[in-house]
Amino acid sequence: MTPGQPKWRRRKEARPAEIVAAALEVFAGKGFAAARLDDIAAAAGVSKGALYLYFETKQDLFTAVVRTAITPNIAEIEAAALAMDMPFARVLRLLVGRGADVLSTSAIGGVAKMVIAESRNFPDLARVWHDEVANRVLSAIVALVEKGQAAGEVRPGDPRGYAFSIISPLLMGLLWREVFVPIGAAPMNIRALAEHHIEAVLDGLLTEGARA
Amino acid sequence: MTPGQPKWRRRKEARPAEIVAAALEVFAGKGFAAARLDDIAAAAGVSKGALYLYFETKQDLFTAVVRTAITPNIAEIEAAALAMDMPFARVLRLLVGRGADVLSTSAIGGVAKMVIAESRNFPDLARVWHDEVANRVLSAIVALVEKGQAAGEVRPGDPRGYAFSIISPLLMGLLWREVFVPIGAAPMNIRALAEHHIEAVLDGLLTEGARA
DNA sequence: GATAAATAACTGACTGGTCAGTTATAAACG
DNA sequence: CGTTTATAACTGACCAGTCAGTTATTTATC
Repeated sequence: MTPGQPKWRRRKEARPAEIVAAALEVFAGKGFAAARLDDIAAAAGVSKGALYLYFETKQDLFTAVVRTAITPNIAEIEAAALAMDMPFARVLRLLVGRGADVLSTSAIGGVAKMVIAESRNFPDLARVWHDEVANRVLSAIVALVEKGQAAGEVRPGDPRGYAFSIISPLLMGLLWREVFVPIGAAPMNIRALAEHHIEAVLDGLLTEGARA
Repeated sequence: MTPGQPKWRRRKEARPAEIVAAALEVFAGKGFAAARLDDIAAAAGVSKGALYLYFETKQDLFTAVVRTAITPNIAEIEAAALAMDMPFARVLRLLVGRGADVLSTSAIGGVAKMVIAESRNFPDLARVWHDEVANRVLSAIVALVEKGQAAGEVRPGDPRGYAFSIISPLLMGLLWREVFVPIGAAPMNIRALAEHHIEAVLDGLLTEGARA
């Protein structure tokens, strides 16, 4: 037809990232088992065989997707948590706002869904998620709470429990959006939810002396 | 071998419940796609063919599992929420304690995991879960919050947002247990988490006048 | 700087195993 | 002995993973 246009190009550098991006979309949409490698290949604009030039197995590809999706943003928030030299409430508002934005923007929702779903079949993946995401975020908040307690701003009590109280609504909002909004439920404004929640929970966490 | 023992018995009444129970276990453990009908049949003590005497397809069986696992307990909590004629804080403590027990005991965790995972592939199921579980529980808490606001016990603000703040840590605790404890993470005491959380959030939700 | 040879990226048809669903047959029961 | 309940062998579709062949690109040669 058009002899000037080659059927394909050699793009060794760009392929892996493109394949992972395509795989993220398909995996997040249909889940690991229901995702067809042919679909992923088509979405990435390559043949199925090309997938195997860059990834050994379907599980390998899945692992790469998760690792790619999680690493960024975490370290940033983590570092920011303790560096800030402000009152507890102010730091928390800033961090939760930033966290809500990350959750709203990134593909973390779809990836989290997959990890929850496949945790039994992919223990390694669940461990990666635990060590590199869940525990890190939780620990950062725990450290923040402990700092607040040391300063007399936060009431005494298990910091880990408080950390749970702080972040859980954000994650539930995320899951709500992933699961129910496609079904036709009212859309979820995670940012607004986060801001509303943080005010409610702050008045509980702050001691009398730290209240405005 | 033992000619006195029949190879099998006709138990038309008992089979469906047994099959659903077996399916719940296998589905919850491995997810929908990875669950083999042979495994479910073996766990139920029947042949695969027998499954098809009671359920049309694998999806049918999956639907039955979800419907069976969700119905009980919900109505009970729902009714209790508004019937109680006590201060808001007291009702909430009782309800959340009861809810934590239900979450700890029942198989809701495994089912929730499945619904999250397969929401894209089973929109009908996600809708059932939304209408009959998520929204009902949330609405019950919303009604409770509104009642508390009307009585001047709860500070003003979006009741739905507060409901999210109240229940989310319970559900996150549940997911944490489902996903990370099998991986070797520290076990999760949902009851303790719930009690700790409710105190933290109550001091935020209560107006000055309603504080102890 | 044109042409040919060599290399490596990529394709797509194929296969071997798996598994949801079917059916021929048999055992229980009244 | 007729009907219902159950089994177990069977089938056909599906799909992850393979590989022999094709094509873009690079390197060597004149």
